[in-house]
Amino acid sequence: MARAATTSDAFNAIAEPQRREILVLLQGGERSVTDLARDLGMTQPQASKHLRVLREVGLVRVRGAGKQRLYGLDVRGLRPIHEWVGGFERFWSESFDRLDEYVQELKQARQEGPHDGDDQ
Amino acid sequence: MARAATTSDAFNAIAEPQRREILVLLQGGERSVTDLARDLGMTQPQASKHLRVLREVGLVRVRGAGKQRLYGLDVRGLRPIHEWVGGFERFWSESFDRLDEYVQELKQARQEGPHDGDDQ
DNA sequence: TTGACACATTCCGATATAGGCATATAATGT
DNA sequence: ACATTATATGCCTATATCGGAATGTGTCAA
Repeated sequence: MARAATTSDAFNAIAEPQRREILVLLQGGERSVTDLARDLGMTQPQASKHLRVLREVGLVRVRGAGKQRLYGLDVRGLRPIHEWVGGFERFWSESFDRLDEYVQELKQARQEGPHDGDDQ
Repeated sequence: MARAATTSDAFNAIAEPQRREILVLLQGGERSVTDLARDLGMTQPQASKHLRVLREVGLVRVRGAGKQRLYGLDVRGLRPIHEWVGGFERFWSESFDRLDEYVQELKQARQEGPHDGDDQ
């Protein structure tokens, strides 16, 4: 088998950096395809394809406005990701604590004076 | 071009559901490869490959223990994801935002003393 | 050394991607 | 009807994936 489709999941959809940039830009409000393509330095077909993926996973919605198509955020699709990552929140503080411990150890080592073989 | 490597990014690494399951399981503490494979219903080589990806992006660390290799979480790699998704928090739910605003208004109103027309 | 166990790595095949480019569709104005 | 603008889609190639099976590497014990 190959990798799961980019359209199978919000996780897969946002794995692509340009699609994340699109979503960030859309935080400022609805945008047309050409606008997005220009501001992100990509071609119009690229933007259209990325937007198609984002739409298929429900991260953006479209609205016809004359000959333009305005894309806007539909952030509900990001909730699964936020919830999944949020399940690890309590471990971050632990690693921060460990970072603190490490810093303390460094300070202490510096006070005790340099040893041989301390680097690498 | 093809899709970005799964090892290029934490975003790409966790796009795979089985790798997310591994990380969730590791919340309970260090685990051996065979343990993970058995509990997640995958073969040992599959587990090894997924763990390699997770290790290359810095989401897990290994520790040799006899003939076993114990894998443990290194959640610092998840921070970029949490921060990115967190940037959308205020868009998730208008009702949540309004609830927050409402709470803020309540606090402020309590300090200033009750007025007419503070709601809506 | 041999055997047993835990784990990593390889080769294979099928599949889906992202980019580039051309072209099709759609809506508007004249 | 036609031209113009905005967007979508199709074709192509190179590449990286995941799964499966086999095999390689490493560690311990007798």
